[in-house]
Amino acid sequence: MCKENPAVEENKEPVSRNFIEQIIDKDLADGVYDTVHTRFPPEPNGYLHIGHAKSILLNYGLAQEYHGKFNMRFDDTNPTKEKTEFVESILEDIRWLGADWEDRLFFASNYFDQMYEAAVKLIRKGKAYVSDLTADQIREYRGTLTEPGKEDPSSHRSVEENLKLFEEMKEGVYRDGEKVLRARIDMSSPNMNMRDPVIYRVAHMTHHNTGDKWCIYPMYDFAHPIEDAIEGITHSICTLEFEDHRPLYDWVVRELEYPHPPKQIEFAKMYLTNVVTGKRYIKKMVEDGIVDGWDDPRLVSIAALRRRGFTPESIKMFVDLCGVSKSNSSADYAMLEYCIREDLKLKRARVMAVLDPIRLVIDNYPEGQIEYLDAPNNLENEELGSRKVPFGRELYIEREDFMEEPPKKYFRLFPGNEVRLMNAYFVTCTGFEKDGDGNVTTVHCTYDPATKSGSGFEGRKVKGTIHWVACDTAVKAQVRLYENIIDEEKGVYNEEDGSLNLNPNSLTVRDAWIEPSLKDAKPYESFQFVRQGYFCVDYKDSKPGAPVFNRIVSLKSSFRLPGQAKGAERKG
RNA sequence: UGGGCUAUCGCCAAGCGGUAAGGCACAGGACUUUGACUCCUGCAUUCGCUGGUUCGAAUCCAGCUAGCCCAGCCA
Repeated sequence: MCKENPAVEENKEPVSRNFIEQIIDKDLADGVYDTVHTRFPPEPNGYLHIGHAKSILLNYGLAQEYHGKFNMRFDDTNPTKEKTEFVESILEDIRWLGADWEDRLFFASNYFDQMYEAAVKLIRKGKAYVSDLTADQIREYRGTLTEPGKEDPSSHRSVEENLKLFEEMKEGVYRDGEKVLRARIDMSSPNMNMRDPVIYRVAHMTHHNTGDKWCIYPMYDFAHPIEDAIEGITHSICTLEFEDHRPLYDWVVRELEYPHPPKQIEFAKMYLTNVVTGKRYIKKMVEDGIVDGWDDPRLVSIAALRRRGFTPESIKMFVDLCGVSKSNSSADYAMLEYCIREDLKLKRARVMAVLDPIRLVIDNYPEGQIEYLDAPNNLENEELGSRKVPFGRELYIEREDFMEEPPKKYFRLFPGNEVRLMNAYFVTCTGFEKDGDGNVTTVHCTYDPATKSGSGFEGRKVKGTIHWVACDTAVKAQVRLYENIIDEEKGVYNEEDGSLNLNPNSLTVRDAWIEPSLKDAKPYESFQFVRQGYFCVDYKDSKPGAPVFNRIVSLKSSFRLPGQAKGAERKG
């Protein structure tokens, strides 16, 4: 079909190819395979996270790139861990990510008959035997990393006896753990996986898919190559920790004599800095009430990223940016932030919201007057159109946009200084009021009608532009500002008790004033709050007419008050 | 002291014997109705270390060192 290197075929710039593409290119060129068929094979025992996204998008991306196929498959060979609820959530996440398995949704458990037959075939070939050893004994007989294992006393049973015993295992004659089927390979192999691995165990348990039909279940190392072979997978991509399993994978495929054996390729898992992906840590945080469930926006499960407002496109951009290799590495969270900013930049309306308000009174603006000003939704993308924003005598502005005694290079409001109110007029600060504690409550100014936005005024320039919301029409909304949940200053782990060093400020809740145009924003809708960041309407806590916003990511900022540490006012 | 794998800029990552791509981050500057964006500029005489082969080595060889994985009837 497609033996040419796609990069050459499509006459693109010679982009560097990752090591998996290089292997595939060679396989195609050598005629080892004439098509590419990949798969994503999760066990339905939990929620997917950003790390899985890399595997999904890698496998799906390869299938697309080589005009091949991508299968979705649940590797459900262990009923003690699997649940149907996870099947649905996993499918939802993969759909959202955009990986399309078309009509190829499979379950390993649907191949149990074939796996049973495969085991029988091994027994007939003298390559598998039923063992009477207990789990503890098997461990003892296996030897250690430095000492070879010992022969299993059951290993020389006749084929007939093994067949009978295995049949009895299937019929439910034995209790859990009483007997197992082992592959006969090499008890003295330096590779532990080859020391007569268990390939079938007894488990009297209801399976989420096959119910009570079976009481014996195949082990991963035996089942996986069979699943791949049955589906015609060419390149079976998995993570690094399975490298030592490859000889066993190849052994199974060889002994079972599949005509077009699949090839296992291992790549390094992706880690992200300052996040938590470990199931037991997340479980504990949920139990301790530190996070609001598995989709808390500070987490990086696919559901959490979706809730926070990340887009599938941004995730795809991120995994592409990270690349594929065999070296264990940890991507900088800043890369993910870059990707979501980049994706949303031209796609979302840029609106005004004041998160930490003080009042601005324009003393020379008529009392009671409301003016509807034109505001373009995105100056860099005219297709997003414009909206009307109400303006009046009293506005809310950010507390940090006014200083009584400004440092050098402070371009915002201070007595005597003129700034632009975005989409409105130039105003000059004339004074301010403080409360009993010395906090500024109100800033006074005058405006110049000639400077109206859109009027073409070019009489003079100002260095600062600030955003605002008119008091009379402003809508109050809860806004949540997130920072990394891990305290990077302290390192990820707490040396003393092995717990995580959590950032106590990972969530800040604010009552903000938003433009009236935002009042009816729908769940998952997202916006740029000018000068603040990108925000997404929370699907869980918003009510019709009362949106709650989650900050997806802040905008970058090079602004710093003297003495202020870099990044002190952004993060996340 | 068994086996497998990995080591190239703060973080990812190309490179495959012909003299260190790119991205993120960062720093400076220009522009600016977001201190954003955009645009310029800078950012590894050096590729874990030590030897060797070669006219020439990040790339080949040898020996070290460091990190990760493996002793589930988990995947």
